[in-house]
Amino acid sequence: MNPPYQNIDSNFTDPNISSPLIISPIFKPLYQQIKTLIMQNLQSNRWKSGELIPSEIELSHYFKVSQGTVRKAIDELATENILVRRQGKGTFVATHHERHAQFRFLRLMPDSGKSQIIDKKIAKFKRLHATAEIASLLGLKLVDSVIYIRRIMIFDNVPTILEEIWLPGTLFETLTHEYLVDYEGPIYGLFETRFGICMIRAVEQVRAFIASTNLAKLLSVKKSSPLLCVDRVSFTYSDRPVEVRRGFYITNHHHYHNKLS
Amino acid sequence: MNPPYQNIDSNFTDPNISSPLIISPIFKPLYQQIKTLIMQNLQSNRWKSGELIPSEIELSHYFKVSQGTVRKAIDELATENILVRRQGKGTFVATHHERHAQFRFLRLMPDSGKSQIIDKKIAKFKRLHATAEIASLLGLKLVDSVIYIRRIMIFDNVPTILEEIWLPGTLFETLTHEYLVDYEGPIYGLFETRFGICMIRAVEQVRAFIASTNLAKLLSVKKSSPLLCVDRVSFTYSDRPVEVRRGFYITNHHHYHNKLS
DNA sequence: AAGTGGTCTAGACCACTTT
DNA sequence: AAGTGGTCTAGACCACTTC
Repeated sequence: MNPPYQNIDSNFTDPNISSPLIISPIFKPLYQQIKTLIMQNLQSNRWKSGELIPSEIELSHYFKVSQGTVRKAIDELATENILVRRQGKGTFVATHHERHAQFRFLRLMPDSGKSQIIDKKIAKFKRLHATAEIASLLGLKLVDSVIYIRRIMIFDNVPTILEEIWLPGTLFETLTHEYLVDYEGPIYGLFETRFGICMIRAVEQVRAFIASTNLAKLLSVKKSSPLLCVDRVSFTYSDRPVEVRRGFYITNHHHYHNKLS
Repeated sequence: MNPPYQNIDSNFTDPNISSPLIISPIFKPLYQQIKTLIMQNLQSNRWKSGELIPSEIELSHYFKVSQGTVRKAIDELATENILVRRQGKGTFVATHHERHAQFRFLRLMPDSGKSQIIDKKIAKFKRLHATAEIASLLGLKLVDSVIYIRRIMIFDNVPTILEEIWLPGTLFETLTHEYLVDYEGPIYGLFETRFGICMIRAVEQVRAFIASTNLAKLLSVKKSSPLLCVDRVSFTYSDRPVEVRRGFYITNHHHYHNKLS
């Protein structure tokens, strides 16, 4: 049986869990259909951040395809940093809890190359109505509620980044100031663990910027110092925007690092 | 025959061309050995930019492995943008001649999103001795000759980038001012076509910068305007550095764009 | 010993391009 | 029709982890 781009007839239901599932896509290679199905299971939080997903063999039985086809789907998701394969153990949903993950999206590196101690200070936490710009970026309406966070990142005891963060209020209903202050580690880890929201990609726009009086005070630099202004929009599955961020970076002893290929 | 990580016994010689070739690596998966072998053929300019490489079947005969193993090697090189597969035609060495390629390494985008007319003006072309810093970055000695280029990039008739470029003199022996002025299209295309040098990756460091009097004049902005200072080192095969570049970007109507994942 | 992902093979057929 | 890459299968064995 080797049909031209048939559709998976999957009413794939994991026998251990009973929850609704999955529509078959149309006329794409099988491995891409399987990729989509796996993504849908991630999106619906059926498989959560850090969890083990079914083995290749199991999935190939569920989907009624060969192991090689499942493998190709997982291979691509692994190179996209959405899944992580571990030989002998299984395939896991990627997480961002580890120290290492601190720098997945943060591109500011010390010129010295040395690692550094990172502190965070929450300067503000508010719920307010979305401005037109934020609403548009987050795909919200003007009346919708937004969480606004302002924080300062301190590298080796030197304030280095001032960051403003906007989040959709409904997605982070239970998020509070205390919650943020108490949490150790990367904030994206918090989003995953407590709110089941996983950022899978982001886009950034970087511009040169002259520090205003107010900004200079907050970052303890002279007025009119040069700063990087870094605007970021982060997306979860299905390209849904779930965070807007603006950072002001001091680049006297750091640089924004980027690999091109 | 399905041995544990044997070595390819390849004395692979393309019957059509007679040139020396190829050392066998040790105890790595076959497909990685093949990846290395292919890279060596690119590095030695046996297969040149834009050219068709042998088909998967041919390569699998040369290397005495299955087509699937060659396929896996090529798959990875294709996702690294080093090779390009074209169904029905074959596999080609990636090029950077097309318009599109103008933006492979240039991350400055107009805020408007519209495409724009790009002009270039060569402001300086000199041969000189490497400074300590440039020599170190390019892996040269202090006595070695370096080409220094200064040019201005003009987007829609507005000067927007001032760029300084340093190249190893010996690699670009025949490069002249006229050569550069006359050449249309991306400079990396010129390097590939005329000098057989292909940049496969680069790293950039971005910092905020205040325009000096001199720089402001060259870019037609006010003194003390904020600029991005973008330092780039580009590498060819085997991680050999072959270009150092410093760009000053005006970000009043443009931004440095970056995708994170 | 059993289960997982990792590598490799051999063969089939599909989709696309060129002759 | 012939040649290329693209998809899919089935099966073997290796390397690693856990029991």
